[in-house]
Amino acid sequence: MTAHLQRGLGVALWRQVADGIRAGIANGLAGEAGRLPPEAELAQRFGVNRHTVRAAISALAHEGVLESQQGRGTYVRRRQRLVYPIGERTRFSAGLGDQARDTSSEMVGTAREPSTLWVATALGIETGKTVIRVESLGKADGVPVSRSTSWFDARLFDGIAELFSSTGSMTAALAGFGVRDYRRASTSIEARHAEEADTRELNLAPGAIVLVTRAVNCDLSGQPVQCSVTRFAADRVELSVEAPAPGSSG
Amino acid sequence: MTAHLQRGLGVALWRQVADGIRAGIANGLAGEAGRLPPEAELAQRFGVNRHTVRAAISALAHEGVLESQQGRGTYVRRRQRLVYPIGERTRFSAGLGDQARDTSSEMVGTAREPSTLWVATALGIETGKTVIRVESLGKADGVPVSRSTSWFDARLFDGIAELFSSTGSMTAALAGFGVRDYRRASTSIEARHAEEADTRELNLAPGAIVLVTRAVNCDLSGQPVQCSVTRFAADRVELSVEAPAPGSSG
DNA sequence: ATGAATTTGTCCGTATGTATG
DNA sequence: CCATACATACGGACAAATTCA
Repeated sequence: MTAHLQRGLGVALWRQVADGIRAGIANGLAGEAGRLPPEAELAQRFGVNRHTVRAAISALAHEGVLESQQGRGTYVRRRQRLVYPIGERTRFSAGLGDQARDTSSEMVGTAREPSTLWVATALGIETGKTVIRVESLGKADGVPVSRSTSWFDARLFDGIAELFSSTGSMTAALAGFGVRDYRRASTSIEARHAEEADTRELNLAPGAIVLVTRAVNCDLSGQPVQCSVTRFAADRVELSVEAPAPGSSG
Repeated sequence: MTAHLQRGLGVALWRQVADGIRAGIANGLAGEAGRLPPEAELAQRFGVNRHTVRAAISALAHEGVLESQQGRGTYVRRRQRLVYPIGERTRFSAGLGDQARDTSSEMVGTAREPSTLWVATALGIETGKTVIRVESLGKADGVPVSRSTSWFDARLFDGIAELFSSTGSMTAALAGFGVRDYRRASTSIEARHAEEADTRELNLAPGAIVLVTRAVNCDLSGQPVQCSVTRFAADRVELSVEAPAPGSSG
């Protein structure tokens, strides 16, 4: 479990240790009590000086992950990665509902624009036809975990941005347009380093990892109603692909 | 487009620039010819010294993303990611079959060991019962793309390692034990920075990203037959979740 | 073919950040 | 707190390879 740290690859040791502690917490490093091992033990475990561990803990405390108290120890404020399901019936709040006290999905912007090749293909319309773009931010317990960009056919969903903004729910917004249920048709997943926009919008450190999903959602008749690109903070969530019950089509 | 870089975050400027260049390439920074702007221009664009840009380019060249030639310029080595399907009927070679000339899956080790909590839970046996662990390496056109660790109930699949080793196919190996077909029951996906083992086994550069999937495969009756942890080189593959035809269970 | 312009490669020195003990 | 060693970042100057008028 002792991560192999290296000097000279552009990431300071204290930040590698910080990432290691964050990952370790998900694997029970802090135990049931949520209490981190003493700095000296962490220093030995990571093979670095205690000063370096202190710098790492200081950074994590500043991020809100840890909380140090003189004489008592260092305690974890957020436990483990959230598990985000990407099965065919994905709903943001429903999926995270039992893992966080407070989940929210708020709109942070919208626009009408001509569709790009990918969006048009996904929605089954001609390239360049007007689509509605909706930008939203998903939070769990106040911490940003996902940043989505969704597109809708402007001819069919005029006003959906306002509806989503007022309800804070994509399911409710789609229901307002007669879409009673929808399913995820396909999802592609890739991982990359955080760009400047990611560090700003998801509150990430440079060099952090972002999981990117590209999805198409269809109504019950199989007609595409929405496509989206979502960026997740990889250190805060893991994705879970839920399979349907055995015996269905392949 | 000018990313605003910051000092003192524990991430070296040259690494932030490297991430910026990598992101920029995806947005057409290198143009049609795949040629990067001159170092001096990049330096001005990122607001850093040319030496810092050179350090970033050097790192990307070491990763295999870029290639510099004195007097000529710096060029992008265009390699598009392989799409790896993780639907319910995933097969390594079948999934990649049309994207690479030559795909192979070779066994690189095996052992009998007591099952850990996760493996036992996944396979539906008691913790500590003996399981067979099979280590394998997946390649496409000679380049390693995935590194899997699989576990089987030793009571049911004694000798499967030898069968997999000789056939090079997990499907064939399972068929030898009467498993005519199998389906993926669940998959969790997370992303993290490459550890030392990853850089060695998948031939990655330090700081690269690894996609980790944890999966359970069941036979047609729903009985678990195999569980596995697979590490993918995130810069060589993207995962694709294939949905079944609409109308199945949810 | 020659020379100028362009672009990458290498050297110097110096200041600051990081890591150890 | 201190001292020491190494990594990072900057600035300038020049060499080497390529391109093109």
